[in-house]
This record gives sequence, C-alpha cells and structure tokens, in this order.
Amino acid sequence: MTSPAKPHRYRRQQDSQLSRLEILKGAALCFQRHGFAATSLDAVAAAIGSTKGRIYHHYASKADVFFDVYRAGMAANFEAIEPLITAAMPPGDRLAAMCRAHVMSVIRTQPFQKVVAEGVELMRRSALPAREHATLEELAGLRDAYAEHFLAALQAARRSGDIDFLTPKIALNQLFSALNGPITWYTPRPGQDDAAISALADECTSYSLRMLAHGGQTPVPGAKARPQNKV
Amino acid sequence: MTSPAKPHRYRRQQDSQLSRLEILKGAALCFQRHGFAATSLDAVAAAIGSTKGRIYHHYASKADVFFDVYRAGMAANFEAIEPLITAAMPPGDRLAAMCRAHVMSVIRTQPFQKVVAEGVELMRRSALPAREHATLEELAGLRDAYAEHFLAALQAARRSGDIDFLTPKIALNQLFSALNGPITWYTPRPGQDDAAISALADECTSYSLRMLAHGGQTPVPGAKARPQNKV
DNA sequence: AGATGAACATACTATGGAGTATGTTGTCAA
DNA sequence: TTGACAACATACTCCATAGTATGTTCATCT
Repeated sequence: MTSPAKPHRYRRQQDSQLSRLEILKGAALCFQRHGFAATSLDAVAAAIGSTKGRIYHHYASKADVFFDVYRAGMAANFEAIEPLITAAMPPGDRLAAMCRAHVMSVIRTQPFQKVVAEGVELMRRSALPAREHATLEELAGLRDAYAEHFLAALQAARRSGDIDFLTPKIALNQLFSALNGPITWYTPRPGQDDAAISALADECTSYSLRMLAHGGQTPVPGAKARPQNKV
Repeated sequence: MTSPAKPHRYRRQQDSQLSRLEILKGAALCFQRHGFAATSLDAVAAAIGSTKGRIYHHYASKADVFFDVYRAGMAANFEAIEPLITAAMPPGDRLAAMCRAHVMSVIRTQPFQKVVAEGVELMRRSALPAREHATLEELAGLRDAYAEHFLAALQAARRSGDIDFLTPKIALNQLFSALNGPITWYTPRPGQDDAAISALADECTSYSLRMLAHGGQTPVPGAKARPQNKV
C-alpha cells in the first residue's frame, strides 16, 4: 500500500465456486476444532494458506461462512438419504437404510456435521440479531425437514411392527443422539480404508437401530428415589 | 474511587463456599447457552446480579471458573453411581442401574453436564497453554476414571450374557452418546414434577440399554457402496 | 474502638479479532 | 492495448472483553 509495488504472488482461482469450497473446508475444520466463537477468520485463512481478505470477498461476515458450512453439511445428509425416501422398501428396511446412510454421511463429512450440531444448538436459544434471524429460520427449516423424514420412517416402521417405542419425540431425539455419536468421538485413522469405515458405520448403525427394537419395558433396577444431587 | 464516598450497598455472603456455588450455577447456565468462548464473565456476573470483581475474587481466570463447573458436574456423576459400583448386584442389573443413575444426574445437572461435554471436546485437541495443561490432565483423568467404571460394567455384563456388543470402545462411546442425549435436547418444563422427569429418564435409559441387547447382527439394507459425497 | 483482612464493587488497561478501506494482480472483452 | 472488473492481499479502525488496580464495606478479633 504505502511501500513501492513489490512483485507479490497472487494466487487466483479460475473458478469462484472452487475457491468458496476451499474456504468452506478450511472453515469447517477450524469450527470443528474450536467452535464458532473461538475461531478467528484469520485462522481459517491461514488454514488454507490465504488471508482474511479472500474470505470477506466471498462472504459478508463470519456468520455467513458458518451458515454456508451448515448448508453444505445438511446438503450432504439430504443427498445421502434422498434415494431412500422414495424407493419401494419395507418400512423397517427403509429406516435401517436411512440410519446407515446418515452415519456414513456423518463420518465422511464429520467437520461439517460438527458445525451443523453447533448450529442446531445456536437456534435453541435464538435471541439473535434480527438480521440473521431470517437465515436462522431457513437453516432450522432444513433441519426440521430432515428430521421429519426420519420421524415418518420411524412411525411407519412402528406401524409395520418392525420397531417399538413409546414417545416419538424422545425416540427420535435418542436415535439422532446415537447416530450422531461419531461426530464427537470418531477420529479418522491414517491407514483406515473404506472397508474399515464401512464396518465402523455398520456397528454404529446396528447399535442405534437396536435402541428401537422390541424387548418390552426393561424395568431398570435402582430406579427408586435416591438422595438429590447437591449441585 | 474519584467521586466522594456514596453509601453503596454491598451484598456479602457470610459463607465463601456459598458464594462460589452461586457463581458456579450462574456460570454453568451461561456456558451452557453460549459455550465457553462466547461467554463473558460480565455476563456471568450479571446473571447472578453481581459484578466481575466478585468472580475474580474467587477465581483466578475465566478458565478456572469453567474447570470448577466441570469438576462439579463430574462430582455429581460420581456421586450418582458411587453406591452402585460396590453394591452386590448381577452385572446386568448394575449396568442398568448405573445408566439410569447417569441419566438422572445428567437431567438434574444439565447445565453442568453441558460444560463437561465441552470440556471433553476441549481436551481432544489439547495444544493448550502449558499453565492449564496440568489442570486439563486432572480433568481428563476424572472423565477417564468415570468411563472406566462403565467399561468394566459393560464387560462384566457381557461375560454374564446379559448384553452383547462387538468393539468395546465403540459400544462404550455409543452408549455414552445415547445416555448424554438429554444434555442436548432436554428442556425443563414448567409443570414437570419428579415423577415426569423420572419417567423420561426411564425411557431414555431403556432405549440406551437396548443398544447393547442381544439380537444378532441385523444386516443393514443399503449398506452397499453409494456415490461419494462431494463435500 | 480500632485494626485487619475478607468480600466485594468500580474504574481502568490491553489485546485479539471482526469488519473495512484500499491497494495489487490477473483476465477477458472490445 | 486498454479498460474494467473479479479475485485477492495489505493495512488499517474499533469494539468487546479478559485481566488488573484500586476503592469500599463489613465482620471479627483483640
């Protein structure tokens, strides 16, 4: 700016969309590791070997980047289950296939799904600046529509006698808690091929599905009253 | 300071421990809602009708407050399962009782458990200033010891034929993901008495335990390869 | 009754980071 | 070949907030 023109090296993407995608990947990794608030756009820029100016050229604000990562994560999920919601299948099989597809998507796009999870939490306590309120509702709509597909599959599978549960909302919440477990604890291994990942997803899906299997009301011992926690 | 002495009203706690507890509760609520990074100590102070000076009188830093909330949350959990790890019970019953006790503790101390969850995430990517490193290891030790109790109960219950699972680590992780589900989605209702909460905990525990029930390897349809996600 | 220290409140400093303003380079159209 | 604009980089501003320094009140001991 003030100094005489040095021969800087400007790295330019021919395709603007590719540049945005690169930003999204870097942002997803940073957001996954440190969360939205603790992530600086300088850190995101450094992660992709760039500067903040590039990000602000493509996005209006830090929140906009976050929202776009969220959209990409949800898009991956929708894409994963889309062929299953219209296919002709027994209800039990459809639910199982949807769960399996969701787990695979979660593992493959883990950083993005972490952002989705944080975004969902963000919406719980709303009270946001009104400017972003419209976007928040859009993203909440995406999540609700996605959950609705699983709720419908859940109800259908129960009607057909494949699974059993008490309260739909609780069953759905607990199912997602299990299916999304790998978001938190999964760490990609160096020598882990697709077969190993597939086996891991199978095991997670299997556990999650058993949550809703038949088995009567297992009475839980120790369910009687115990002294109240102090804290 | 500069102005002449006005007759201020100082609210003082006779018991220092009570004051710390009040700070912890307010901090837990703020941390739950906005996370560690997005929570200012001014906000915490305002939540308890106080000022930042009071917090810094009891704690050396914002992180120290966070760590103490974490300790309180873990203490509540330990206290909940403690009588069950030594009691004479069949392994299956012990595991069930421990799960049920954990869920109840989670629901009762939800804000604290959210902090515990964030703390656990924090430790995954360590790389912290060395000053807090010792404390981090202490807290990680607490978590590991707690998980170890459940892992032992898991193994014992499998040996006795009460449950079945493949990989212990995955089973344990998925179990905790389910048991900790209410941390994320539970919201206390106004007219919700202890009986209602107990019923809710029962349902959550029931689902979580079924994850590890027998049932053979349910083959998941749609487990064959599908097109890779783009993102 | 006065001294001392704990338990706060108030007022200040310092810094990281969001956002902006502007400079620089490549590319394509005409 | 030269605008003109897109795609960046650089260099700033400015505010929120962590942390500090200091003032104030009360209780307790002697």
